[in-house]
Amino acid sequence: MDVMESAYDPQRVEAEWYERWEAAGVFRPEHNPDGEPFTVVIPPPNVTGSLHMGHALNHTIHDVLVRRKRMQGFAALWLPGTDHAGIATQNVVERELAAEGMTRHDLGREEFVDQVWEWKRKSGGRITRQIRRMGMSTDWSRERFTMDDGLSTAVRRVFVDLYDQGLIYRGDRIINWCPRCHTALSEIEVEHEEETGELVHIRYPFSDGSGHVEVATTRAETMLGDTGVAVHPDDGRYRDVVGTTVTLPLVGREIPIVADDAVDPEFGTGAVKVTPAHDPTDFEIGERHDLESISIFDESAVVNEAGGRFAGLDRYAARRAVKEALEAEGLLVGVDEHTHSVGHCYRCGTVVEPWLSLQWFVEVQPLVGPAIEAVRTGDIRFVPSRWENSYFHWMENLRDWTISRQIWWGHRIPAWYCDDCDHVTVAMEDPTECGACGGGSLTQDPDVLDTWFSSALWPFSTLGWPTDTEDYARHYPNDILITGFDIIYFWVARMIKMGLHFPGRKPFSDVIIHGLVRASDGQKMSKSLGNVIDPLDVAEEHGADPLRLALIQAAAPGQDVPFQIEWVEAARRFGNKLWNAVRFGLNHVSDVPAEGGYPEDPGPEARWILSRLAEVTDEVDALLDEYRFSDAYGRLYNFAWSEVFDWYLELAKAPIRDGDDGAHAQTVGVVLRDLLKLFHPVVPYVTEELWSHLVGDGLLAGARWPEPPRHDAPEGFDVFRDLVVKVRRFRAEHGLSPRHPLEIEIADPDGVASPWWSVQFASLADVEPVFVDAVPERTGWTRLVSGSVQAFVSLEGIVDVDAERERLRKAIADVEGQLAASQKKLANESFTTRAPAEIVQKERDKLAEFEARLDKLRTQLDELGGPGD
RNA sequence: GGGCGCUUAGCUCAGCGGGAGAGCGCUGCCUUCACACGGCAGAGGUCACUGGUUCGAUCCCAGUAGCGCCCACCA
Repeated sequence: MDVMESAYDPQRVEAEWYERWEAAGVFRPEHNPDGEPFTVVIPPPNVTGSLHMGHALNHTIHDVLVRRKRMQGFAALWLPGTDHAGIATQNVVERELAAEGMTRHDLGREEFVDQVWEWKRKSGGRITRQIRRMGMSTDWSRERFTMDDGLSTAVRRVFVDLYDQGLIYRGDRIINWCPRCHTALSEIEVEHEEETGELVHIRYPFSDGSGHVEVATTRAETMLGDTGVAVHPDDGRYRDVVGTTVTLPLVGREIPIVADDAVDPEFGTGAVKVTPAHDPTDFEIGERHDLESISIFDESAVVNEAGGRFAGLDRYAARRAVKEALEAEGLLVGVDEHTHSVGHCYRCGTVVEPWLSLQWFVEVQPLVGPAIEAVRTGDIRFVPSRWENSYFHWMENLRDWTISRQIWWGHRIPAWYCDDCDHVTVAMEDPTECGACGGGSLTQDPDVLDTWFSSALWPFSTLGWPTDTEDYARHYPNDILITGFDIIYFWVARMIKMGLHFPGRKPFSDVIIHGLVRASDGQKMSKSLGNVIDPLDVAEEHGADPLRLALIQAAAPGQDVPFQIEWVEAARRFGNKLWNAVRFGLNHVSDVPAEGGYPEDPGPEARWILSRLAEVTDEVDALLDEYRFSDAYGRLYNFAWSEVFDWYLELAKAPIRDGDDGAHAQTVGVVLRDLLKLFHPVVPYVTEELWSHLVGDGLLAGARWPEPPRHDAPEGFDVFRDLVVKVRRFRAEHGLSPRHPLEIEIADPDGVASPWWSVQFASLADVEPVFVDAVPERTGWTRLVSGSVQAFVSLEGIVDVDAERERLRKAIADVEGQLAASQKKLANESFTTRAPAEIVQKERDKLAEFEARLDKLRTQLDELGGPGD
């Protein structure tokens, strides 16, 4: 006999199965060579990263879907990989260099990039090891990295094609610049936060000395780069000064007053200083009025020579100095407190600077239409669908995408400039001569591409595109995409655009959006708050399976999950329960087959649990098909615990022990086996371990999803169960211990509570009932009623009659209340005429039942006699 | 300024047009031969508020309040 420890030990159970699964190749789609493909790609975590709770939730959802599909016979592929995470990774390596007092410039580009690769070789495996530790069924033979040769080819193909199509261009634009990372950022890489700042009012004197105009700014230092003042064209206050000039204080530049619709006459004085090089709106005003753009900052946001005597000060020092200087000249009118939103770099938190510079852009408009259409028509579906609105809104207001980054780690832009004629060559192969003049002196653009450029290609680049590989043919489009709402814009929207434009087909059909895992108090987990819980720590202490089950049960569609360790503890206790249920099973059955094996002729109890198993399997399947994971596994959890363990296993004990086995041992075996299968997608380790004991044939990870046979539930089981509960409650209410002997006679005129159950009744209620035909006429007995069945309990020597009277009065009051409600409802004519017939009938049945029950309870109270009646 | 979400048992959250649910916590009883990481029986909710639709609303609609998130060229 197979020996099992009496307690579930997650650490021990989770030690070895992963290697066995991998060695057996079950995670590869080839495991089901004839199956229909089912494909999902992991949202590639940053190669610098470490697994956090968000990954744990995201990956668990993936694994539940993928493992189930695999068990259903699909050629399931979950493709894993990592993202090179340009800025983030470069920052990590630069920090290491800084610790040695060096910068990347000390190394030079080539050596620095080599060093990042070295770092990646050394540390990049951490997160993939963590994914394995969590039991995720990813196909590691197909692991990809966004800077692999193949993916780099895809990136280059896309860049070259978009360039040739005129959808990638280079130009001077105001972009968001991080003065710490020294690179451009796209719009969505800037995080805006409301901050209390200042609104500085400044006088700009008219050049002819006839007075001044007052402007207001939150960034006084930018006045050093002002090249104009703008007012609204219809603003009567300034009608006469439009076209004249003011003299810029501290600088002395004569700058024009222009009229422009972008000015809000209601704000401040209605006159705005214009700094085209350092504000996007001002840039546009400048373009319209042909104003000069004067950049006053260097790449670190330190004032440059254009700032005259302020040169060398960083932006904040310059702000103070400029204000002081203005004050000294009597041109500072005042400073008000002012709340406005300030942009920060999403990688390092530094306040970003709008900066005029030469960058590469993707013109997104031509890509947007089909991407909107695909979701509009339902070809691509968001779950929950409310995210579609955000998607539409974002797509409809998209501006061109800044794709160049002034860092070294990433896909280098495949553009070469001719040193002789300035012609730009963009090509798949590194050119050796200029496409225009034939000159041999070419310089490659130093910039690399936005990390998200390569992520956008992930659903097809990972499968071999642009080469027409077997994997690409078989697994593109992917079926689903699972991610948090926080990267819908960064990633999902761009994959849809690129997928539709390049492979020419949608990248996936269903986009499943889940919430964020938060701290138990609902706050975001963050290092600065010190409330981060590491999933690996949880896995070490409580097990990966319990963590997975806890996350799945907590994750209602699209809702955030406040993480509570108590859920994990509860999930571990469930594992222990399952463990011991199988241990019980092993005492009585052996050779449980991997499939089938359902008893041909089950008795009523077995038929009951088998009918429930079939029903619950159907419900779980339906819920999982709708991606309602928490509902599905909540349902299954309750079924397993409160029906299989608490009732069926208890019911089966007596007949098995008495040798009057019937089909019980067999049923126990198959029901437990099917539970292992149903639970396997969420808790793969413990179910695999238990499978090895109970079934021992092959791997559960490669087994077939259950399809239990349909049975009609035997009549009267609920009546029987209710009666057992009432007997137990009777004892509890009278302060009797659970096994206190009772003398009971059961009248079952309709034969509902089959005498076959007498053994069960004895076993579960700890009494030996006598079945009687007629309702006995006795005093000193009370009755417990369930449907048409009545159990007469002798009160002799065991019960305080007053207590029993009290119990009955409570029961009567309770039923009277329900009865009254029911009567009222049925007395309402509009209810009986308008409500569906079945609802009305149900109500009538209820009423009849209440009346019968009340009648019996009253009779009983009479039988007890005594005061007050 | 626009949009979205949340408000249900002491706590954290599911549910969602026809008799209020889970986990944890709480009360009482029980070391019964799978499990004390357990069993049995309980207590505990005017389902934020106000209107409306409906035979019927925790669930649909409108509004109010509080909390949270996203978006917006908020000089």
